[in-house]
Amino acid sequence: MSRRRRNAARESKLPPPEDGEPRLSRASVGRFSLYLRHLQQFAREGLPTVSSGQLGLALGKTDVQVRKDLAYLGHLGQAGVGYQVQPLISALRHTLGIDREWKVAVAGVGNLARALLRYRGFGAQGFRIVALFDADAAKVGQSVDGLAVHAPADMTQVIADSGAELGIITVPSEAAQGVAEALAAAGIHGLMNFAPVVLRLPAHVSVINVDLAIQLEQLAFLVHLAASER
Amino acid sequence: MSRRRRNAARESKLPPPEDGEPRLSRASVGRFSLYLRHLQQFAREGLPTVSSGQLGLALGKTDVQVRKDLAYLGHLGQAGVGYQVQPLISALRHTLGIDREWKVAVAGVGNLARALLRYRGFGAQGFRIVALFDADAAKVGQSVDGLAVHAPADMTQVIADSGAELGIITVPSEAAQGVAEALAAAGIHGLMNFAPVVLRLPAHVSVINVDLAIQLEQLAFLVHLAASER
DNA sequence: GGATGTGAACGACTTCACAGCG
DNA sequence: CGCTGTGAAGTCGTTCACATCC
Repeated sequence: MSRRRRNAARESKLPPPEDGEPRLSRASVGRFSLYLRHLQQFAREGLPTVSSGQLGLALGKTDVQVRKDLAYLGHLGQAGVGYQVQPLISALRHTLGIDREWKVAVAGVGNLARALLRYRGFGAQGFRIVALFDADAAKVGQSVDGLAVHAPADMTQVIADSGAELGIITVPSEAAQGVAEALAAAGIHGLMNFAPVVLRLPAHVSVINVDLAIQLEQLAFLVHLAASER
Repeated sequence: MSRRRRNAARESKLPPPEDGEPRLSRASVGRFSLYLRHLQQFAREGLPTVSSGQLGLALGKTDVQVRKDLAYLGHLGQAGVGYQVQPLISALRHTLGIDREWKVAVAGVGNLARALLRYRGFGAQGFRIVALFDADAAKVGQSVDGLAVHAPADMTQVIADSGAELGIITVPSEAAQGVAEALAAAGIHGLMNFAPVVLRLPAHVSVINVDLAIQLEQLAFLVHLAASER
């Protein structure tokens, strides 16, 4: 391999080094969603404020880590009191970019797609599935949970009309790369990929891979490890 | 919060520091499954050996990182040649603890469970779903993909008979903690949890959380970030 | 007292640079 | 040469210790 050639994955750079301050880390962002989840729970319970210790306890993180993470959002905490729940929720949603609705297209209408359609968690966070695609002619034209299934050939048109910006790929592995390219070409900016393949796409398309077999393997490893230590 | 009290999550410790050598890192383990996936692909294509550069390229990692990770498995590489695919696959499967069959029970028979049942990726890696549970009396007794749906009350018996060691939770959030405890009490050692809650379980039960809304939020963040940089 | 915010120490992970082998 | 393996350096992330504020 030629020296000094960077063949590593383009990883979407985090924020511009910016002027000089707290520096948003990728690890923190990964926890923001989790904080948000629990804060929403606290809000439902009517708590007006929460301390870094309480939040950390609910999540299995230390109080210091919670404070370090939250520090990025600005000085939202009050010494001796804690953080006000509602402003913190707003700040997190703003930083994550989910203080608005995101429209989502789903390619591949199988059981997984059906499960996603009925999953309340998406809607609760502002995600709305607005378009379905499937290559199976028998499925095209059908309606699933009130949404019409479209043919891949109509993708560009349907995506444009629906305003979808994100895509979820639940097609078989073999078809995933092609479908991903089609979605990208149709103007989708981010893809959640359930197919166990590494997608190759232009740099302006973000991808999150959700490989369930890999997750299960990691679980097996943990159990295997625990067993071998006993 | 009292000083010096460790309220952080119990994270399953990695290997004992061991005698003196390569030290398996959590990050490496997270990539092992990915390596395995691609090696299996290379094997299907009939490649006898593969270099760290090739593997890295296929995965978006650097060649050095691949070598560092693989070094833990022992001296499997041949200088000037690369790694033999089959021995490497065996070593990875052995280290991950998946060089055998793992039996899995699924609690909550909805669309997601159905999708998992039909997902070929599990079987391909040696996972076999052997038991289904659902609290809905209307579903109990039914058969899904040839598997009977059992009542939660029969959990201990059915788990014991089936030999399941891992569990997948696809029940609604409210029910997740209770179901998790029941599965743990029935002898399950590891749980893959799809419900968006943090499960509290005895330390000997490993948990992997798969929160799809969080994943989608992370995707939205990436897209949001990319857009704000343009 | 009870909390936040943060430099500094520490540790984990990645990348560099290069020795060594086939 | 091409490619592996690995100390050393560098970067990123977490934890500690403590100043500070209500």
